[in-house]
Amino acid sequence: MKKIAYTTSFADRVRAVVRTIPKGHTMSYADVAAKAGSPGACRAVGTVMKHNYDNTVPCHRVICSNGTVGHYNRGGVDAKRALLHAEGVHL
DNA sequence: ATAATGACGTGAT
DNA sequence: AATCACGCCATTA
Repeated sequence: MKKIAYTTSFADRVRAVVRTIPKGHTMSYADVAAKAGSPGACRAVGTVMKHNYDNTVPCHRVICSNGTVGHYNRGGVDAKRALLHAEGVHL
């Protein structure tokens, strides 16, 4: 794996933040990035999430700031929208 | 170490 | 409202 610069890699804290998102709630990539400690790293969050296959991380709750669902690695955008809709997040 | 890519964002046209 | 272009950080090759 990779050597950690701090105690946790960027991906790790991003996952932690996403894990904090309650059900029926969503956060934009920029918001997660800012909460992770790197505002503006919205792209990096996507890069991290793309390589993140942790089930404990509700990556489907992370959407674009403009309200777009964005992408999904586990079933496509279709599954992501369905999941959010099931949680009460109406687009 | 450098270059290219990407689950984005905002501004401008 | 829609589309184009630029910037941004982190990861991968």
